[in-house]
Amino acid sequence: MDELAYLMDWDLEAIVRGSTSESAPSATTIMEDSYLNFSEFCSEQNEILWSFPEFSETTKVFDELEDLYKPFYPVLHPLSTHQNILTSNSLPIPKEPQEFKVHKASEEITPHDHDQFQVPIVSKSKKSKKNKVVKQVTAENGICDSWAWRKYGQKPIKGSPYPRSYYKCSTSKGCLARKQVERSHLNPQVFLVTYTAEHSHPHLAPRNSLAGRTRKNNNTIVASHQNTLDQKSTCSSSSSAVILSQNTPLDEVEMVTSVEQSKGLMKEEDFLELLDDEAELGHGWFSSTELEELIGDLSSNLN
DNA sequence: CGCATTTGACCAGCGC
DNA sequence: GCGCTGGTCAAATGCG
Repeated sequence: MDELAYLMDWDLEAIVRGSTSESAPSATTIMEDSYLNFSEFCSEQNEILWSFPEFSETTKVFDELEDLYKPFYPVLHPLSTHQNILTSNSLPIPKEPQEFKVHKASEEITPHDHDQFQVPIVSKSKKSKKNKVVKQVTAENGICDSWAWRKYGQKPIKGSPYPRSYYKCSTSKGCLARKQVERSHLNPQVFLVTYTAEHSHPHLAPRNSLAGRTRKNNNTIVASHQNTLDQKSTCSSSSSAVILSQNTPLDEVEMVTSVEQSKGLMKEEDFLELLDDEAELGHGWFSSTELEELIGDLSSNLN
């Protein structure tokens, strides 16, 4: 096992997952396409998970969303393995973000779609001819995925105080996949992510390296949305999993600890203990040098 | 210098 | 036809 998964109440997931490209694979990891994948992975690998009481904060959010979107529900949604895993931690469990797949009858269903609800849409609009997959995600939690996206536009949307951002898949030049991200004006903690068209290339699932990735790209979507969609930028309220892979840079690890500490979610002592365990067990999450440096920094902060 | 983001301009679809 | 709106393009800009 190379990865350590923390369920934390912050969106580093988005950062960690935010950039993947051929030349610049990211650190991640395992949350390739959905919570389901994440939970499956953790289940299979007997991964260590932490969850936090703050998850419960999102419950109300999704209750409201659920009410809002009830008319579009084909069936009541079952619990996923994701929730089962969280339940195992005996902590308050929110409902997971709702995902709505809107697709035409002819649309090919990908393996990742099997756990999503699909509503066939026959649109008269030419603009709506493209197949679309709409996801509801909280904050930046699901804005970033394991594809590489490049922002190419942003437009104010009528009726919404928040602009919509447009992204292209940057993994492959010929790829027509598009992604739109907008913040729900009904619930600013919720983002509507619309995927358009299919990727014309295999999905790359980088795991072990951040080498070559620029910091800008690494943070781009999160920063972009915090700056443009939420002018008061918070690292707020959504539940998320934080994945630190073998080569996760120290500054990102430090970001985790500082944020978690500031939110009272994980004390540095706890993280230090975790790293000590890592040093003993030699999971390979970090190099020995990185571990020494990180442990030293945390220790000095504690003193 | 290369790459990503920003942002104004442009284009197409739609309703009146 | 005209205006509104959403979606895309591309030059300018910024960052590492």
